Amino acid sequence: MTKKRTIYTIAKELNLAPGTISKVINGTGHVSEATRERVLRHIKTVGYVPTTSARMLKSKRTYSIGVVFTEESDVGLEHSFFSSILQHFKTYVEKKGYELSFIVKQIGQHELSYYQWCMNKRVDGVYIVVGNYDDEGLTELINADIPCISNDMVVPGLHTVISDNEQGIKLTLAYIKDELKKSKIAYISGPKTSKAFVERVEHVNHYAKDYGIELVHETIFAESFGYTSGYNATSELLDQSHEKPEVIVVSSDDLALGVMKRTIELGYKVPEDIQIIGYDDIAFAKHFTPPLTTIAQDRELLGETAAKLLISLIEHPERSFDEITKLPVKLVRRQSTKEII
Amino acid sequence: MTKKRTIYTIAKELNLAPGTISKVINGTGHVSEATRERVLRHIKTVGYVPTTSARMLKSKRTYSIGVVFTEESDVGLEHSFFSSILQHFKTYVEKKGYELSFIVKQIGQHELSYYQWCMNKRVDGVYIVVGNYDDEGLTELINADIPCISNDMVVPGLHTVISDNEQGIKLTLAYIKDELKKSKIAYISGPKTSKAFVERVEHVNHYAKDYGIELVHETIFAESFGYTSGYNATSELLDQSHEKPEVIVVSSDDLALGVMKRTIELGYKVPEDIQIIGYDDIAFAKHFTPPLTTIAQDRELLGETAAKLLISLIEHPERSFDEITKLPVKLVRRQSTKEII
DNA sequence: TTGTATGCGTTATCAG
DNA sequence: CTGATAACGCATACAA
Repeated sequence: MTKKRTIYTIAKELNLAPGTISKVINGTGHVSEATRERVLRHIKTVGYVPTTSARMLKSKRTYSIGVVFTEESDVGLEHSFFSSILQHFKTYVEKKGYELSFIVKQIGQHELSYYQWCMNKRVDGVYIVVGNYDDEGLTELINADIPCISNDMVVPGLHTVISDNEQGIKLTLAYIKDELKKSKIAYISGPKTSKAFVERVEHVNHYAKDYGIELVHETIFAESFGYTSGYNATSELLDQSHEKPEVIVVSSDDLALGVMKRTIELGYKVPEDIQIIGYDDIAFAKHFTPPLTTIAQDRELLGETAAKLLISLIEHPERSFDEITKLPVKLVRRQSTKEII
Repeated sequence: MTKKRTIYTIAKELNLAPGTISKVINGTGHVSEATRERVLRHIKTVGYVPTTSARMLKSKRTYSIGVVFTEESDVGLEHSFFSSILQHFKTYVEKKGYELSFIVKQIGQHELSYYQWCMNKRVDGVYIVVGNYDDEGLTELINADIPCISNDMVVPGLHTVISDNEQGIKLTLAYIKDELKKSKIAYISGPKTSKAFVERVEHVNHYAKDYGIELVHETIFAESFGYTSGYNATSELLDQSHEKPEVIVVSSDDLALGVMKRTIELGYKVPEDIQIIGYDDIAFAKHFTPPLTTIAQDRELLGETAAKLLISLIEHPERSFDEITKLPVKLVRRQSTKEII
């Protein structure tokens, strides 16, 4: 183990003053190009890195970003959609020299709020991957004076990067009308706790008739996010003596998987009897039997755009940015639907 | 925003010395029960939390754990198996007051090794979720004098918590022989870069004949971890003019999904013509068509056990612990196999 | 352009 | 048992 280096030892080794070392490292003050190079080279060869804690104590940049990833209702790191976005976010910010820490509600034995944690850790910014609207601690954090970005929640004052749900629904409806040549559909949504789900339902209700599409059953809200919820919702939808939909549109692929399973189980052929369209394009969607037609959200773009924007927010606090960034989605045609040519 | 509190302001508010406050917070030194309670109560009511950076500068505990999650070969946060373990690990350590940070190779503009990063951040311990054996930086870290645990890599000097692969393979073989009443199998493995895969192959080769089981084809090593790799491996396996296996045993569910797809595509019925057994019991395994029989690894137990052990390592450096902790696995019977009663 | 002194919030070592 | 006081490693205003 090499001995511990500080700006003092470095200074001594180079016959300079500690302050000078600090200046060249931070690019502040005036240092001659000669000594500047000398210091830089020496630092590189001995592998010196300024101690984070001391630096934090004195200044405010920490090059670290706090991550809020609320775990509940089947949603956690296991949830492939959000994990994936987080992954891309992580990759990008790390390339830019930032570091990720999960925000927790205690440090050692001390309990604290999100906000306290952030102040305490002096994070440069906050990334809300999944958040809960009822979480007061989150609200406090969002309203605080700290750069903050989300890929999920939409609240005033918070910068959010999301997919364009309106476009997604329009694509779906146009596809059903123009390519599938169908008009009788049913919509199965995820729970209302997610703003994205609610938005999609609203767009469906708003635009359906424009596309000459009829909802043969009122929208069913699944009780949760996963397979089982979709499965149960489908039992409800298809057990009715009501008219059978030609196409079932589902607000997430996770749900759609359960929907498809139940539909087939009840004796319908997909896509011959009933066609199914999902949302998200999770990794498994293409491996369903049959492979799922769905609206693809660009997870890489979502994560990366959020990362870029947060870094801009941090590094250029004087600029102003749009609060909502909407990213385009794409229709992915697979075998759970059948186009009529 | 409430004004900034330090032990100094706290001391003033209570008419005490800063040092005294520190003592009661850390439980060091001698403080009368009276003032002790007074300080504690005051701290709680005003919501004071010691500043991490100052504390780090002075002492060594940080209540933070560095996470190594090497991203490559299809494996990243999107990989549900490891994400899931990480999730459970995270939940446990957070309950214990620890915090997770991803270890990165730079801070701001400074590049550093894993080891340097850890020294710099003064993490109490390191958790290697997924690591690469060829990574020299990792080796340096493992050999350094810092508590370190892994759920994946097995190297001398590193504490590892893994599933019992030997038991998993024995369960599989016994199941094939005693319940499926079959004897001709083929084994499809993940790439050799993962020790777990290699171990499983070795156990199969070692124990097959003890169970009267014959490998009708030499083990195929898929080129990677995902669906497509399994798919391709199966093309290779079944396109041969060799004898057809009665059961295909696959070393991961991710692969098994591709295996199943390709098997069915080639005109075989599962499980009537060919039966398939996976490994891991990922969340989607039960939703395959047909649902996949597999060896379930207890991801929660894996993560939690690793967490417990790491905390023990941190808090009781004087004790010694077994380097390898093997956790039991379970056979989950589903419809990709068919027992003969 | 370079060096010096001081403070950031804690902990720890002493005296009192 | 309690109160000063010196580090911890760095940044910065200020002096040289």
